[in-house]
Amino acid sequence: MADETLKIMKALSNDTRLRIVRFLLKKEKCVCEIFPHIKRTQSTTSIQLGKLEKSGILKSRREGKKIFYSIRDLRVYDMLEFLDNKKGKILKKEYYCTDTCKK
Amino acid sequence: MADETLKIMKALSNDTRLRIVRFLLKKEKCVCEIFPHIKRTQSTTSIQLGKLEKSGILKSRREGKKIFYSIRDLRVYDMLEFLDNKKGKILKKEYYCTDTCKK
DNA sequence: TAAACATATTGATGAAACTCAATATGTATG
DNA sequence: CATACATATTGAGTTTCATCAATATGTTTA
Repeated sequence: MADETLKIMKALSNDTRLRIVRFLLKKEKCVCEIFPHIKRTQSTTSIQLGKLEKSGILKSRREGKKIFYSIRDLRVYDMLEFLDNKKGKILKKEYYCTDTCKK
Repeated sequence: MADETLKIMKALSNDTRLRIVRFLLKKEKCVCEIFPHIKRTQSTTSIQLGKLEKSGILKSRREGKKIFYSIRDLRVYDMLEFLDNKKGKILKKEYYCTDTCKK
């Protein structure tokens, strides 16, 4: 799928995934914190986290047994700030996720 | 669905619908212009236009036999400008679609 | 008012997506 | 190195969605 915007829209077009991303806006979280908060099973949560990571919206890192997820694409941060809170601004493009910040 | 942001994401999470919205960004268009452009049948196009209107993103007006669709929710305009073109800014909220501009 | 035109709706079909329980994988610890 | 813990994967069941052809609705015009 070449359409970057479409990819983002699809990634956020599901309640479970949108709630995950919102939960991560302020700070990274491990899976064991996320799935009780969004009220889904561990397996469901893991699957949706995988999709969000694959789409480029989230990234993850391991720390001991735990895996922490956080926002990679900061455009999403501003988009949600804007749509959810009716405020927020779009920053200039240099600020955002580029090829160099992948993975 | 109470979640306004989720509603917008869902509305734009489909290639056909996203292409329709992009085609309408500059100027309203009638159905007979839209469906050849996005390369879908008339019926498919009509269905997706209906969903976009129901979600609050588009509005329509009749002129003779033709029905013209255009962008109602201007947040979508800026969102796409931003995501598609890596530029654009978020304007202040008074600018956007409010309860009073519905229908 | 009948025919032509523009759009909407319906019904059928196939594809894609969500969710969960169960199981597998990988990491730390006693 | 065996057990516990954290996360990922698999398989089944269900639902949702997109699309198209055919048909219906509504509007203009001859």
